[in-house]
Formats: sequence, C-alpha cells, structure tokens
Amino acid sequence: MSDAAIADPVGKRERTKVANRQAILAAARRVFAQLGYEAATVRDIIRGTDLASGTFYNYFRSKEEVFEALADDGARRFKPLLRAAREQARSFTDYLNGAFRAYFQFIVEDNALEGRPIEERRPHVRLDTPEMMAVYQEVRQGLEAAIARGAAPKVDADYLACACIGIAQEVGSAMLRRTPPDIGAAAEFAAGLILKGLEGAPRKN
Amino acid sequence: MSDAAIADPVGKRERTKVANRQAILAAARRVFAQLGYEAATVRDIIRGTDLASGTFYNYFRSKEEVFEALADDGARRFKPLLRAAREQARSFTDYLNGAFRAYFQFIVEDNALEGRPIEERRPHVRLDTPEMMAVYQEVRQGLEAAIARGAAPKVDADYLACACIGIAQEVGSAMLRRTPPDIGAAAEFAAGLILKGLEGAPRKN
DNA sequence: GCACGAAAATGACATTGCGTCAATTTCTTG
DNA sequence: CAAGAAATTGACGCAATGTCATTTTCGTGC
Repeated sequence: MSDAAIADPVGKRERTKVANRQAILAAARRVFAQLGYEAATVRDIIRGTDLASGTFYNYFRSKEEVFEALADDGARRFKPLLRAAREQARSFTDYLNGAFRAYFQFIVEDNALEGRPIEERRPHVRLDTPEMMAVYQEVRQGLEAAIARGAAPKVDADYLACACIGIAQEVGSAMLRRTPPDIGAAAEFAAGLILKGLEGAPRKN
Repeated sequence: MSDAAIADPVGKRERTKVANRQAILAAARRVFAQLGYEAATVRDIIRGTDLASGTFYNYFRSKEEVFEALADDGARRFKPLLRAAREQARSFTDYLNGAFRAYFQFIVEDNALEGRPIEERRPHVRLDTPEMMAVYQEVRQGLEAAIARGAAPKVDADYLACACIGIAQEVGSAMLRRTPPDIGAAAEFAAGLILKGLEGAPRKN
C-alpha cells in the first residue's frame, strides 16, 4: 500500500492507545449506569471491551481511577461552556443565569445519555482533581471579576463560589428528579437566589 | 450471686448485641478515617474489633451498610439540633442563622473527633435513606412554615431546601479547610446569602 | 522489504477479600 | 440445672484483584 506514509498523522501505536482508553471509558460508563458504581467490578468493565484483563491495568490502576477519568472528562467538557457563559454575558445577572443554565443543561444531557436507572448511585466526586479544581477556579474567577468591576458586592469569593457550586449540585439533582426537568426554571431559581442574596452576605474587608 | 436478678435492666444478650454493634461502628470510623472509605475492607473493620469475621455479618451486610449506619447516626444526632434551632428562633433570620450555625458546629466536632486526615475521602452520602430524608424534611418544613406565616416569600420550597443543603455542604467543607474554622462567619455568610436572596427567587403560584 | 528492538497485549496465576455455614459457645427460660 | 434458643466462631468455597512471563504488534534503520 503506497498510501501508508500519508495515511496517519500519528502512528498506529498512538491511535490504538487512545482507542483502547476510549473503549474502556465507554464500557465503564455503560457498566456504571447498569450496575451502579459500587456493584461494578473491573472485570465487568473489561468484559465490556475486547481487551484482555491485563491490558486494562496498562491504562488505569483501579475502578476508582476509571471513574475519576470519567469525572475529569465531564469537567473538561463543562469548563469551556462556563467560560463561554462568562464571555457572552452582558451583565452579572446574565452571567449567573447563563452559567446555571449551562450546568443544568449539561447534567440533563449527561443523564439522558446512559442507562435508565437514575445516577443516584454514584460515588463521591472528588473535588481535588486538577480538572475539578479548574472548574472551581473558573467559577471563582468569574465571580471575582464581577466583584472587581463593581457588578457584585465585595463578599468572600471562595465561599460564594462554593455556595454557587453547592446550589448547582443540589438544585440540579432536584431538577432531575422532576419530569420533565425544567432547566430554565431551575436556573432562574438558582441565579435569583444568589443575585438578590449578595447584599445580605457579610462584606469582606 | 444474689444480685444477678437486679443487676441488669436488660439481659446480657441484648447488651452484648449493642456493644458489638457499637464496636463495629467505632472500628469502622477509625478505619475509614485512616485508610479512606474506598481502600478500607470489611476485614480491616473486623480486625479493629475482637469479633470473628462471621459475626460482622450478623450485624451488617457490607461495608456500604456500615457506612450508611454511620451516616444515619449522624443524621439522627443532627436532626434534633435543627429542630431546636427552629423552635428557639425568634425570627426567620434567627432561624437560618441558628440552623447553619448548628450544622457547621456539628461538622467541626465530627471532624475533630477522628483521625487527622481530613474526611475529603468519603463516598457519596446517600440522601435517600430514611434518616437523611428526615433531615431534608425538617429543613423543608422549617422553610415552609416560614413561608406559610409570611416570614418568607412564596418560593419553591423543595428547591429552596435543596439550595440550603447544598450551601451548607459546600460552604461547610470550605470552612473546614480553613484554620481555624470560623463557624460564626460561615453561618453569617450562608444565612445572609439565603435571606437577601429570597426576594430574587421566582415566586411560586 | 527486512530484521531487530521497543512497546503493548495477553491470560494464567498467585493473592486477597468476600460471604456462608456447620460446629460450638453463651445465654435464657422453665 | 437441663434444654434449647440465640449468637459466635473460623475454616472454606468462591470471586475479583493485580502481576508477570510470554507473545504479539508496531516503529525504525538498513
């Protein structure tokens, strides 16, 4: 085959490596959705691919690590959406609404993607992985920028970011429990709560 | 021994049963704190007691069930504090402050109790266990009562309860990361955020 | 093309933890 | 105190884990 030289921008080694990694992650998604995280075993995940058991361990050290990779994946996909919400926003109100909306939209799609059983069966999502911290940083920076330009009062930005994340998580879960989930209503609620609540939060410095 | 008849209000069977259960829970607390939930095995917990492996299964079916028992224990201890905050409160502001304060106080004590490594390594705390739902209900009822008597605007009580819980969890974690943790400041922040935020939340009905 | 070495895949295997159960001990009851 | 009910015990069968020597696949220089 004369086209061998031009066929791949990268070698086959590298290509199968990403493919295998993706295969494992896809299988893990399915298995976690089907059996739940706790009940799932590494072997279940492996069976969901056409790889040998030993190969799995070339990519991940454990079930936990696979889950973390999935979570990181989500964080990596979500962060740009958050950033976009910040850049497109015309006002602080706009920003909050857009950001919450983006998150709620995101989790609705993510949950519709996989198995029927609602993902109430997930382990604790570690917040200290780099990807997760990047999302936290993005939230915080968005808030700090608003504070800096006077669009929001000078409150404790760390606490405020945490509060926003906590609200997003819990109200998001509650929204998913409703049928059909109303993204707009949830976003309005969350943004409204934060917005008119800022004046009541203790000033910093 | 003539005092045998008056010695125990309950039989020895019952007493050792509670003692064993407590021993397992105490060992589990230690082991989870030391190794982290994921890494801990049922055998580790058993080794932390003077019981045989089979005995463990007379009390709990799995590691998960032990953890749930610990969480339920916390919920059972915390709910009365929340109720007390509601009953003692002179106003809605008072209630929110007291409730957040009670929670932050609670987690500070709970974390001081066990091993140095911060409990950032906990599994997802199931919210659908009866004890947990009871706490949610208490929160919700407190809020609904305030709404009913006009102390708070008519907002979606479910979302509001979830938002309060989310804020408590995340701001609580952030507070624990600081040294020393300032319970009063965290409570003021959380209560202030909710309070002045209510007017901004969309009205229901 | 070919051959050689590096890199990755394979699956059998030793290890470890899980949950059960027949045997044994401990307690209660009449 | 005897009888039996209840709880404990730990060895065992089983299942999942993670490793590693072997084999296969790919990249590189000739």
